[in-house]
Amino acid sequence: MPKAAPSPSSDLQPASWEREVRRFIDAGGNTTHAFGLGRLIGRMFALLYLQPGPLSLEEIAARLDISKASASTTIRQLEEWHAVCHRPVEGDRRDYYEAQTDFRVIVKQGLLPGIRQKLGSAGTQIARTLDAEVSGSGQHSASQHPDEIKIIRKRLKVARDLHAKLDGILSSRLLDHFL
Amino acid sequence: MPKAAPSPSSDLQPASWEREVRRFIDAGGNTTHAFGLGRLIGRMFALLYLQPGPLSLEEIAARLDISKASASTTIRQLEEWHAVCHRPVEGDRRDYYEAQTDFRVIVKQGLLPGIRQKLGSAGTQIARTLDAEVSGSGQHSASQHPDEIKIIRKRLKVARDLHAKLDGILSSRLLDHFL
DNA sequence: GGCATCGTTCAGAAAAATCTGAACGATGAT
DNA sequence: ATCATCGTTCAGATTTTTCTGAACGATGCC
Repeated sequence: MPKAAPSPSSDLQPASWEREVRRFIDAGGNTTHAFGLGRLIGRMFALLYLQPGPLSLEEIAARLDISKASASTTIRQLEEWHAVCHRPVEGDRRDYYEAQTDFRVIVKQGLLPGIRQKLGSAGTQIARTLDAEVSGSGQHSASQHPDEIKIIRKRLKVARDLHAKLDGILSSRLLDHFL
Repeated sequence: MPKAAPSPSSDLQPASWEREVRRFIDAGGNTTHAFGLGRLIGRMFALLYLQPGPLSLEEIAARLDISKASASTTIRQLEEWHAVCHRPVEGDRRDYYEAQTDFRVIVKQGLLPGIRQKLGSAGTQIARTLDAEVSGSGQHSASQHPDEIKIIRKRLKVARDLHAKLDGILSSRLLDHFL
């Protein structure tokens, strides 16, 4: 193999396509980053999504210009999100990965559970605070009138109910309809 | 005023309530942070949400143990999200703020527009890449078969359609039903 | 077995996000 | 007009997050 270029596929037309792919990848990274998921996870998924066939870990790292270490940890995240499939290739010991192209799978098995988990701890704390509020009614500071205590309790209940409703929606199959 | 404690309200019962409020505040911060919104914004909203009356900027800073500068920038963010109301108090030049307790307002005017904006740039890039793909069909690297080009185009279209559908849902009043 | 290559882990480096103190303009009180 | 106080801004410091190179165990090949 006389090829030494970092790009695995030999391109006759350096063209704008490669540049566009790079843009696409970065846009993916910015998107996931905007939602608090880190930039690499989006960049990597974008790369795999535009890749018709599976890619090895090293190729991924080369394409994204990151270390093998980062590629390893990030691909694991993508697997947790069900956004990527591990695809064994015969006669090759290396790990090959392919993008999950059915977004319903990603949403239902990755996104929604992830969101639910994040909301979960919030809900736990709301319940806990509400409990402390109710059981220790006389424990508030002297400056707080009974009216104010009532307001607080009301608000906590509203928060609790909202959380419960949200969690219900996210865990039900209601959203399937829209995807 | 003989009081020197950092806590603005004189509490007769140091009690578990103050501690619980602190927990609540931190949980709020962790939640917003988990969704990529920074920790302070959640802490500050949590504080105001448990506060029956409006708080001045300086009180907020003191309660959260942050500088006035941070309080200023964060409250502005909360305002953009419509999560907080500026409430003028007579005979007091200072700015007082109150939590928006109607979550529907926050979701419709803060959350959803914010999400749409973030998705927007992603959608723009998808369209752009799809355009580059279609118009420059012959520009791909030599290693890519016509089949592969077809796959890529298909995927980009799927992504575009998904984005369009999502954006439609988010901009419609469809979600009102659930809140 | 011996060797080469793969993926993973982790301490430390590099980068990015966040926070702050000081300086400033604005506003109202005296 | 003078002064005190408020909110804002921004360069620099601090903290947090992210990334990497080196070391390692595992796995397949010879």
